[in-house]
Amino acid sequence: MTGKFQAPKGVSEYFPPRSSHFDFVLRTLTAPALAAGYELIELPIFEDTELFTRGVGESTDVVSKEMYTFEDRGGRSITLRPEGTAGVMRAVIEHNLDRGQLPVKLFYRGPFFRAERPQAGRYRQFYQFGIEAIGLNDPQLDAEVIAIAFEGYRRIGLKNFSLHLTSLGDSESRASHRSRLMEYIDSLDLDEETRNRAKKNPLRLFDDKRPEIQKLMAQAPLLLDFLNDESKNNFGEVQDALSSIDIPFEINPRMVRGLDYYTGTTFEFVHSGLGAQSGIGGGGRYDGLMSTLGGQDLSGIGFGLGIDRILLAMEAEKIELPIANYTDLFVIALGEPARKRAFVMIQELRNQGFVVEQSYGDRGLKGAMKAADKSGARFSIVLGDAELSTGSVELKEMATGQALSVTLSALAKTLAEKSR
RNA sequence: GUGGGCGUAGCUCAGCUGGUAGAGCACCCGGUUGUGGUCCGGGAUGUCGCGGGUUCGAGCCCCGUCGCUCACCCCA
Repeated sequence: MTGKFQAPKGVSEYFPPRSSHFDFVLRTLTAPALAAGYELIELPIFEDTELFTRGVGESTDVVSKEMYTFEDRGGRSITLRPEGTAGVMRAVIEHNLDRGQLPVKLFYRGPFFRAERPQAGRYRQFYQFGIEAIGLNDPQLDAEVIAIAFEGYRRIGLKNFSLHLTSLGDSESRASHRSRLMEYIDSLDLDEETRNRAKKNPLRLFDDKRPEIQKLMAQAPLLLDFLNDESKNNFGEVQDALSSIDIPFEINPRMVRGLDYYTGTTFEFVHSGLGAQSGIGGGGRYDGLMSTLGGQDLSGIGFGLGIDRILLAMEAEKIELPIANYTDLFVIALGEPARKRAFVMIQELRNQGFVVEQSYGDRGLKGAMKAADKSGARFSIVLGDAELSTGSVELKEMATGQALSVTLSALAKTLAEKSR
């Protein structure tokens, strides 16, 4: 094995047959977004480093220790994007996409990068599908965004997942809670590292997996209890909207999101069949992000769904794809004259929209038939000297073994009739 | 960054207290000079991750190293 190149550590990559699942997931997630009027935005993989330090937040782990940052030839600091929202905001501001009717509704997909130690469901290059709805603060929009993710998972066939929901409230609510929470945390007997973590973002302690910390935090004041009337009403309306379209959720006041820009409604989809990394998607509202990045003071809401983890979840639930890759016809040509004739015929059939495969080289009829079988083709034909001289072939239905004599000129027409 | 597990055929793995490497699947050929799936017969493939040590002898023991993997922190 030495001397062979290997993919860099911790990257996810997809090749057949799994790559068709990857493609299926992406297509399936896109459909509900399109149905709700979201449009594609395709953005660069790398951005100005400062976009993330300012947008995502310097205190987050993502920015402080997980970014792929390098200097380009002009001496600029460049970072491979660790998440999608900041880049979308940059593009919206830069190209004045928020000048027209609001909200601006966009979706994106592609690779993201974080320099972490890889483990099950966590990669250094991973894939996300995300949407953003910018410029409108309406509980119904929050519910719409969540519904799009939910419907995507549903269409993929996932069942063993749940939606965790909470609200971080507005800045007034957060401020009043934060001082009480800090007071509480100060009274605890904590090691220095944990205390430092709490200083950066006290909410983090709610998420700590160590049982002793869980115990200490059991009595901690919850942000949900500190929401002012406006935030409370807003969150109530989000819940009502979700209930009205039968989307089940559980309120989880201890849920913590990793990025600093979240405000108001936040949510996370968790799958039960994965390892330690069980989140298959999450998102929330962000009030201050746009203005932080130099744009208008607009609110937005969005999500990011982890394609890699969705694939793992599919495998955990043993979900089969509806259709793999369908082949109409497999052509076996014997002898040089037949091969030349077949080559032309195959191109014509493909250009007419049929999925046509063929056997290559001369591997013998038996081997060629085996290849036909494995291709999953519905029909096969053998084209040799005899067929060339009579101008007709046996169109064989692979599943039944039954064959039908068809003239070469009528082949396309017959295939079309059969595949109806 | 910290800790556990594992590196043997294309894949999944077996390999006894150290004795010179195997199975299943996949692949190729044949049984059937031009018709697949089932069945039967045959075949190819390994620097046993890499380097060193112990030994008459190492896939197995020891040391180092690289890689993979799972978990912590954190997250998709």
